Amino acid sequence: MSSSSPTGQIASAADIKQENGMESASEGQEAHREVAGGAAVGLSPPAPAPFPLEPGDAATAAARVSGEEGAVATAAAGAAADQVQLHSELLGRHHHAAAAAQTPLAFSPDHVACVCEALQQGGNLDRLARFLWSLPQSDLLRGNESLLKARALVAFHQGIYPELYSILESHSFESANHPLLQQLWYKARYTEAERARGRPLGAVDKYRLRRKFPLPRTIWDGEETVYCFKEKSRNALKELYKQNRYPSPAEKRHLAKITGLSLTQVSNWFKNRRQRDRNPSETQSKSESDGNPSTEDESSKGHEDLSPHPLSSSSDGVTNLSLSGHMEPVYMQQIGNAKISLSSSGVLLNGSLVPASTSPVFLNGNSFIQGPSGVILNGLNVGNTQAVALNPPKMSSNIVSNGISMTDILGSTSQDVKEFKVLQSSAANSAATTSYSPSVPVSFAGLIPSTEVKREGIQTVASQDGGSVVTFTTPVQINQYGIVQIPNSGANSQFLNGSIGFSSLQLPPVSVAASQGNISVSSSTSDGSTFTSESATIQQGKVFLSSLAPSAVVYTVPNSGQTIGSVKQEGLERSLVFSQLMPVNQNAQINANLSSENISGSGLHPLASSLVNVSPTHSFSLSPPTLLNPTELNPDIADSQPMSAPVASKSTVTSVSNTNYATLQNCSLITGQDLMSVPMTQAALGEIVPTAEDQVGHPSPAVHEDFVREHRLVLQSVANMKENFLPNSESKATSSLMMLDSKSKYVLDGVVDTVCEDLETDKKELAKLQTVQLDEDMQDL
DNA sequence: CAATATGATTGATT
DNA sequence: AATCAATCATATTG
Repeated sequence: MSSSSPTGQIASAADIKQENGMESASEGQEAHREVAGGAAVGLSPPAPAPFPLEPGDAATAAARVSGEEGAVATAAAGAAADQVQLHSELLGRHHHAAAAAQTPLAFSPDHVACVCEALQQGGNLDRLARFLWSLPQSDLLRGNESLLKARALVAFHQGIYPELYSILESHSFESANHPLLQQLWYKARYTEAERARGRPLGAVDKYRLRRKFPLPRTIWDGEETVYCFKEKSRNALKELYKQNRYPSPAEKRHLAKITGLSLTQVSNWFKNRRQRDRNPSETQSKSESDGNPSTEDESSKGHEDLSPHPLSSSSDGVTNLSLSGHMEPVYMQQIGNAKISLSSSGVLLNGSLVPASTSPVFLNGNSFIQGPSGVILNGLNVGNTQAVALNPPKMSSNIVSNGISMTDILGSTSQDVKEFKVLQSSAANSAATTSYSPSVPVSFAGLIPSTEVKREGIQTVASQDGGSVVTFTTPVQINQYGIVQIPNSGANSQFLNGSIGFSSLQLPPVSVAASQGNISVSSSTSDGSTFTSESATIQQGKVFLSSLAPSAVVYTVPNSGQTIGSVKQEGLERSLVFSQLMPVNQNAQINANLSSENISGSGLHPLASSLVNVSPTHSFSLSPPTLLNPTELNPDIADSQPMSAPVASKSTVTSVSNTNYATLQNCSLITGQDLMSVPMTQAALGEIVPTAEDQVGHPSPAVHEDFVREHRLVLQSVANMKENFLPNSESKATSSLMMLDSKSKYVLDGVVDTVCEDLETDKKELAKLQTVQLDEDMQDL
């Protein structure tokens, strides 16, 4: 879908290339299309309508109203006038009562919007202007987005810039319209400056103007774009590059999807990067990989190497693998016994590092979702906090988790960062922390590479439970990634989770030694940091690993065939496995308790308490807000505590994403037991104990009866989202959304109050998801 | 304006 | 078809 090639874009924009060049692209890929469609500017002729205009279409369009330019647009081109008429007719038949009542002459808002869209797309600005003229005040005032957009276009067309600016600043537009409106904004500025100066502007002049007149947040999600690519896309690319310089086509596609870039762009990026890495000599100042290209090549094989890397990732590639000379500023913070360092893009989970960034990944049935800016795991939230907003409109979102939230803020601003900074804060800290990159919304990078970790010898041994014990000699495999993307708006959306059951992931190779039924996994340390080891419990063939770290996580490794969706090991690249989502969160909570008690020493503790628990309401959760700072948990202390806390069964989390894109609501992702083939409930489960001891390899008993059963994630975009935000399948802009959609259907689905769902629903959703996913995977293959 | 960074393009090679 | 090296042209920075 997102295949539009840059070439094509350029071609269409050929005429303006001279002046626009990359610039046009700078707004983001999406921009191109919009521009190309160019109704606005009238640069290029409208594409032929793919489908004839029919009453049905009109109706449909009307129904969809705002948001969807694509369809309407196309249809409209030549037939704007007809369409208008058509609309008139339609109005006659069914218009909304309200509208009709008030202003007989008026079109219903939907129709007006539709007509506006049609005219806009058709590039028929004069007509659009006249149409607007004809509308009664009441309609004009209605604040309909399409109408506003139309007005903006007209204002631009007529050179009434002040009005244009006013319109753009006065209403928070949907992200889908941002590219177009951004173009208007800048073009208007350029034009004004040009007139004032009497001669055409140069690139630098334009650049200055852009700096001088930053886009209002009403038409910009805050995502920084540098050299045409959004930061997050760039980060995603870098991430993958670190893992593999030569991504497979599938990986590229995946990346393209994630980043919203075209395949060609992705390929070009890699190509350029490799080239520049190779010969630093030329203008290249720095090499991304310090010259150790070779290491990469083998991405396939040793992941060991790679795993560490992620941490060191730096933005511009600086630090490649080895920390070597640079000390890049990776800041690590110690949490509990583990040190976690987050790189801008890398995320740590359970002590494991996850390189990826942008997209959430599901591993072994566990999912971790990463938002644009944040990741949430096991109650552990790791995220970048969003940056603070520059603009007022932006909302600051906070991350709240029941568990620990780690906020990581990166300033991934492109530049300086060669060093990126990672800040990590435990939740407690985080509160304060967030301030970091103001302007930059958080970028998420993105991808999860397909690193394939292979699961190599796994042995199963019978355990007392009858379960089998699994031993991983080597790295545990992580399968691929799944992707959920949360489009985000931008910037900052956060997540939430209380206890969403995202369970953990483990990235780094982990070795597990089995011991009586319990396995302790020690993760190999990644980079210099040591992670916490994790404990695993195996039940019925499944292994649950719980990380000790802050919040313990349990996860399953699908060995047994039973799992619903088995994880794929190698085949599909994108396979997601939802199969087992086990939500196990409690640990986190439990820990909390422990922590509180135990932690005496840790100073952080107090802070932690301050954290908020997201779902107070339902909370079954333990009374105290269970937040732990990783730090708090001291291994020592921890061990003895048995945990038994029933965990909250439902956690509702709400996050607000500010801007735009979509509203994700109700994601019922994980349901507990049902979903998993693996019974969470298994008696055995009770045992998962995240205590420190486990790490050591001692089994410690704890019983959790209730796991979280429902996890709902609700993301609401602050802005009003429309359900249709998934409009054109074509536009790149959308692509991301689309992706979202497909990949994480569940996410989008309904908007429901989180609270009230049943497990059943969840199950269904999941099922759906799985299905979808599989299909997609198949396709990819 | 100079220097540098970066995406894209081109032509040759494998 | 993918990669590479060279080269453009713009973007961004100082």
